[in-house]
Amino acid sequence: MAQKPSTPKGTRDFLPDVVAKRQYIFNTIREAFEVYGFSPIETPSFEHTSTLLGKYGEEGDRLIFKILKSGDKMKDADLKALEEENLPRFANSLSEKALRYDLTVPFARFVVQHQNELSFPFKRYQIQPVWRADRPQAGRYQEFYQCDADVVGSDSLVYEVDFIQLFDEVLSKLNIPQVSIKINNRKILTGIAEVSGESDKIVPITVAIDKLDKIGLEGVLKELSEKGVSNEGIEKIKPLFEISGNTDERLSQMKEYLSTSEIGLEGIKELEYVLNATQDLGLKDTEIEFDVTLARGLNYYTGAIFEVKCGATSIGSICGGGRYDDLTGIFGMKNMSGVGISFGADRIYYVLEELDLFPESVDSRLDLLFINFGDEEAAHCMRLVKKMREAGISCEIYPKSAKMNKQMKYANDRGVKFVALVGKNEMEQGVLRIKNMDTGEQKDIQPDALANYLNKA
RNA sequence: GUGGUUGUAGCUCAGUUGGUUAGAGCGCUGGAUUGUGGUUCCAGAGGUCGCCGGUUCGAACCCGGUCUUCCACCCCA
Repeated sequence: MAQKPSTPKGTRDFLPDVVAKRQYIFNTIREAFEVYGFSPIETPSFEHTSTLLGKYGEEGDRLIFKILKSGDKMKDADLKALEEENLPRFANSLSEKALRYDLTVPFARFVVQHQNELSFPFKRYQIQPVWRADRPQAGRYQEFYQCDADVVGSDSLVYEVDFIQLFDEVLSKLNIPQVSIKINNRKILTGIAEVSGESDKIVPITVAIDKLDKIGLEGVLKELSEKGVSNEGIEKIKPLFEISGNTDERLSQMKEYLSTSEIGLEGIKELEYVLNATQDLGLKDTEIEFDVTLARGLNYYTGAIFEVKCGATSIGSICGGGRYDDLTGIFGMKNMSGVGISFGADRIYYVLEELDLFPESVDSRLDLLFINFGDEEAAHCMRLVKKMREAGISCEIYPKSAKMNKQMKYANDRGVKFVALVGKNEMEQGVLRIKNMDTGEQKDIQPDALANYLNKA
C-alpha cells in the first residue's frame, strides 16, 4: 500500500537548487567568521535533558524535543506522576536525552567540559541545526540552522564592537537592504526595574516593555498591572515612554531617568562605549540604534543585547545575540563572561528569496553533457569525459543511446550549459561538436581547446 | 500550549441541496520527428478524494477523532 510520503511537521527537504542557495549563505557567514578569528567546533545533536532544561525559562522548556527512552528503560515511567497529571515529571521519567534547542547552552557545556584544552578568550563558531517543538509559521520551523559565533573568557567590550562589525560585514556581503541593528543592555533593564522599585519583577517588566510597538502604551501598562507590578511602580516606569529623539538624545534622557540606579548607569556607560567605537569604525550599509524596549532573547543575557532586522520584509529578527556573564556558572565554572551572536540562516534565506537577492552564480549547473550515440561512440566519449573532468569541467555522458530528442530534452531540463555531440563523423575528424544550450549555437572544437572554449563562454 | 484555517492526479486547483464511471490546466509517457532541447499538434497513463471511525439505502461533500498546511496569540531564529 502506497503511503502518502511527507516530512514531519515543521521540517523540509531541500532540493539541489535550494541547497545551492543555502550553501551560499553558510559560506558567506563561515568566511566572515574565520576572518574574524573564530574556530569551528561541533557538538552532538542531542544532550542530556538536564543540560538543557531550565536554561531557557518555562516557555523554552516546553519547546524542547525530548527523546524517548528505549527498551526496558521504558519501565521506569513514573506512572504516579501521570496519575497526578504532573506531565513534566512524567515526561522526564520517560526521557533522559533531548535535541538541542540552541547552540549556546551546549557550547557552555562544551567550554566547562574542555576547559583544560582551551585557551581563553576562546572564540568559536558553530553552524548546525537546532530543534524546537514550536508551531510552525512563515520562516519558522521545528528544525532550522543557527550560525553562532561566541567568545568566552573575556568581559572586554571590544568583542561587542567586533560583533557589530561582523553583522555589518555578513549582511552587506549578502546585499540585504535596510538592515538595522538594535542594541540595548540588560543592565539598563535592571536599572529600570530598580528605579520602579520592583526589582524582583524584572522579567515581566522587560517582557511587557518589549511589546510596546506591538500592543501600544495602553497594552504595556495593562500587562504590567496584570503581572503584579504595583501602581507606584507603573507610575515610575511611565516616564520611560516619553523618552524620544535620536540615539544620543535618548541616551542622555536615560541617564537622567536612571540617575539613582548604579547598575543602570553602568549599562549606559557600556552602551556609549560600544556606540562610540562603532561610530569611529563606521558601518557599511547598516543602521545601529539604541532601543530600550529591546528585551527579547534569552533570559541569560546580562549585558549587551542585539537584535537585527531587515526593514524590507515583514519577517521578524534575522539575527540576535548578547552578553551572558554566567552561562558556564550553571555547569560549575565561575567568572566566565561570554558574548555571542547568531545568524538565523533560514530567516536570511527567506529574506533573500523574497527580495530576489540570490546571485545568478549560485546555481550548480552541469557544464557539459555528452550525447550517447551507441557503444563505440560512448567509449570514445567516456575518454573525453575523463579528460574534461581532469580539467575541472563538470561533465557526464547520457547513460544510454536513447533518441536524440530525449537526450536533448534531458539536457535542457537539467539546465546543462553545453552539449557535446560526438558521433561517427566527429570521431573521424577528431573534434567535438559543442552546442551552447542558451544560444543554440554550434561549433566544432578540438579536444585540447575545449576547456578554454567552455571557460570563456 | 490557546484559537482559527487547510488537505481532491506529480503540481496548481474545480467538483451544484449527499445520488451512476470524480474533472481541468500544467507536468509525465509515447507519437508527428532514426543526429538536435526550449514552440506546436495528436494519443495515453496516472486517484484508497490526508488517515481512522460514525450518520445514511447511498459520503469527496454531513459529524467526531487524528495527522498535515497556513495564520493570530505565547514565544522566538
